[in-house]
Amino acid sequence: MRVLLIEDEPKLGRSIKKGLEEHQIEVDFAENGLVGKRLSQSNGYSVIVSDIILPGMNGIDLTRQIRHEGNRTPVLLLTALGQTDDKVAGFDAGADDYLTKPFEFRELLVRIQALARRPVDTYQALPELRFADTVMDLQTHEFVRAGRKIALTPKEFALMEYFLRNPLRVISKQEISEKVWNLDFDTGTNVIEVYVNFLRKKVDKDFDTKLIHTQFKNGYFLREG
Amino acid sequence: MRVLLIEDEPKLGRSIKKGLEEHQIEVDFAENGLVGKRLSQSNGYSVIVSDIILPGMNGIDLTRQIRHEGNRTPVLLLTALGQTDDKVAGFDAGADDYLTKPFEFRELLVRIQALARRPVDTYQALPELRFADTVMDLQTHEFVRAGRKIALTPKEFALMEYFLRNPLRVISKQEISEKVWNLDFDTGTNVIEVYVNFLRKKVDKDFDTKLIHTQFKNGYFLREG
DNA sequence: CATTTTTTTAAAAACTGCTTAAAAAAACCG
DNA sequence: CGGTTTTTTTAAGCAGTTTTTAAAAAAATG
Repeated sequence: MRVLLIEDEPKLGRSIKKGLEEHQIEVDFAENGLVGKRLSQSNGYSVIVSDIILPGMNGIDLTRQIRHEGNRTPVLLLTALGQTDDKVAGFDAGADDYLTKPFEFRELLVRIQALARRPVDTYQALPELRFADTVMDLQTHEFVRAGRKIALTPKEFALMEYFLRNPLRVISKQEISEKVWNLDFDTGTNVIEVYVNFLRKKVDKDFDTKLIHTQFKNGYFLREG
Repeated sequence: MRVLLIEDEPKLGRSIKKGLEEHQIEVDFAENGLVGKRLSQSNGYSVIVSDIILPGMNGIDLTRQIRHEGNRTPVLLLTALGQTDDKVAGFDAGADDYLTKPFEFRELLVRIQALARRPVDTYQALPELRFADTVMDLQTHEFVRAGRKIALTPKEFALMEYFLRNPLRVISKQEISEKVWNLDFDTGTNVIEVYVNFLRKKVDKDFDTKLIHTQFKNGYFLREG
């Protein structure tokens, strides 16, 4: 099991991380909200544990944003004593559980395990992905940028979906080849370049801020501007 | 017994789900009205329990819509204290019972079991399906668009009925093959295309706004225009 | 500036869905 | 029953779209 821990107090963070690792739980540890958010997008975590009060971005906004991106990973928020408003706001934002500081480590462990056990509720998943001013409806296969509907062919849609599911991360052609085309070997083709070009024409060409960027030698990544 | 639970407050929802499951009741849990409605169409539930205040679509509209689609599954609505208007509106829409929050879990359980025990025939199912300017009478097998009666053969009727029971959703040929033709394997035929063509000639050809749309590679869906 | 990598363009190939026509099966009816 | 009509299924060709290939042009790197 992998857990993302976002906690700005180094001492508490390290101690939680150590405790979890003793129970065979892999832990990625971020000390501020922005880094935490980026990590949450890329890697497959079973649970995200986040303090509410954080530099960069607080735990509630973080929860709201990752939910907005279609990420349904269970979120457990750590709140200071008696912050009932925070609790409510946290649940509103899409958090799944909370724990009031100070807490016993045993209780945190039990709650994390409970959240991880929860079946990934495929129904509850928001059937859309968002990034910048784009919305992708996974149900109707509609794709919209800045209110304008853009028709994508199935392959274009699949590629764009992969980008949207991995924003702000450099994605190698190798990876696209495997994940979008299901090719396990190099066919010495340039389909990917061609399709990135197709997407750029449809998604970026008529707009000022480009979303699809190239990192020479390494791959492509999604970013605003 | 299977119950569909639609509740946007995660904590309450989870606790109800847990409680019911301890009594050997299977629970599908949706956190918003739209997802709940979609689930209500597909799966065979004994009872639907829905909060009234929901994101996406409120419990009363949800009840009205599923009744409109001919679904007569008993519906129990959860209302906040003293919302008498809601109660009335809920019953009007076709709900079968309500429960005022806060409530004891034991009472909810008893009411669900009571609804599930009720013989199906006591609910007066609306014997028609409607979409846009069409009405399908399931009793007489009449189909009308814009006041004009359209004669459909049995298979055409069955296919159109399936479309009407799943509006605004993309339906794959695979699914049609299973649900309308009862084929569990691919017979490598094009009957479905042929029948969609039949329907289009009868249902869409003489009208400006088309109802039956194709989504390349994915299937068909019903939508106005 | 030479080399490598990426982008662009164009055209071929493959595929999907639509249409039409005819055959097969089922329902109807005197 | 036997013939007729209606409904359902099969088959084949076509039209349009999508995907892939290939090669030239452009851009980036050191």
